[in-house]
Amino acid sequence: MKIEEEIKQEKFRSEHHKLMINLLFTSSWLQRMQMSVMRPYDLTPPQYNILRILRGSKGEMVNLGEITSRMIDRSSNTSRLIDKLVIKKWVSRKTCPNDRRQSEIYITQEGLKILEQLDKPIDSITEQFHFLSVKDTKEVNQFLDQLRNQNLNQII
Amino acid sequence: MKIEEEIKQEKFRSEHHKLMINLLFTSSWLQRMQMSVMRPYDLTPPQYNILRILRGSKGEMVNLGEITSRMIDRSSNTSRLIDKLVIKKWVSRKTCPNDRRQSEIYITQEGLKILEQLDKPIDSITEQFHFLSVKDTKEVNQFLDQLRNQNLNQII
DNA sequence: CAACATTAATTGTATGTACATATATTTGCC
DNA sequence: GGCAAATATATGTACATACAATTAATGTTG
Repeated sequence: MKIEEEIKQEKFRSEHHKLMINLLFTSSWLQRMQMSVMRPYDLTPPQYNILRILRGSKGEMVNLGEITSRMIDRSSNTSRLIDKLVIKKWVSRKTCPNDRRQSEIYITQEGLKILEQLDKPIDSITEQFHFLSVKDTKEVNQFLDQLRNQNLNQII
Repeated sequence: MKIEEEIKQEKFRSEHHKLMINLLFTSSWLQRMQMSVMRPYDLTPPQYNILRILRGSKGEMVNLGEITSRMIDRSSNTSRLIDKLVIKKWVSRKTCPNDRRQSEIYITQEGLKILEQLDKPIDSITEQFHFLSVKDTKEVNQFLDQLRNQNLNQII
């Protein structure tokens, strides 16, 4: 369904306004897809995001601030998310000996196993994007990057 | 900043995967922009969404299910959102006399006033999209619509 | 018309975000 | 060394979503 039909709105103030709504709507739809895949594994998208960041760090310790700065959702409350992952024993938290303010986090073997199980289902979501050519995909990526940088010129 | 820099990840599994992350990241960024505009008016994006739907209905009564089906975020808990708007006296709720299960909702004069005040700041967010030509905007809209419809072929 | 299914909305509980504040530790400067 | 500023994380509270269960009213069907 086109966005007009999805939210039952025939007219928009402009094509650009429609795009803004469409972005928000589609993102919300994507998140629901992810959730439906993760739910059986007792995992949520932000928790999954943290596990992916830790796996990407190849077993290295990563401090909490570093994780936050790499999250898809910048306003995630990483501290409390880590709490939940620690309870499930998928990550472990240690105070950094060099700087006791920091806590260093790493993914456990169990955490890695959960991630492995999720790789395929998550990939199948990404496959939904494959109808778009690589060239066009790059263009949309570029558009999104540019959009976020418009900000610098207008607000500041 | 490019998405690679934003989340400090140089490599992605594919250009398509990068686009998925970019969509989610940019949408989250957009929502924070909206929030910063709405906050001084004691309004949140989903509450604003409801007010816009009601204004679009030109003073007509709209029942709760109808509002939910038009929301940008489909999983909004409209019932509780309306509660908050009623407390602020920006909308009013009545039981539908023909079908007492339904509740009919309409926007008040005060609600309309708040919306008017927000029109300009919200428009200024939309203006960030203006660097993109109308032709390209249409193409991205089409891409998003297509993306959501891939679903029908793959999952079902 | 009475029993059962369906529908519309509300409510309960867990999870997560938004923003401000608090706590603990380290750093910089005199 | 001692004290203020800066930094890293944690916590309090309000708001919102996710999913299930409940309540109340209406439809349906034997």
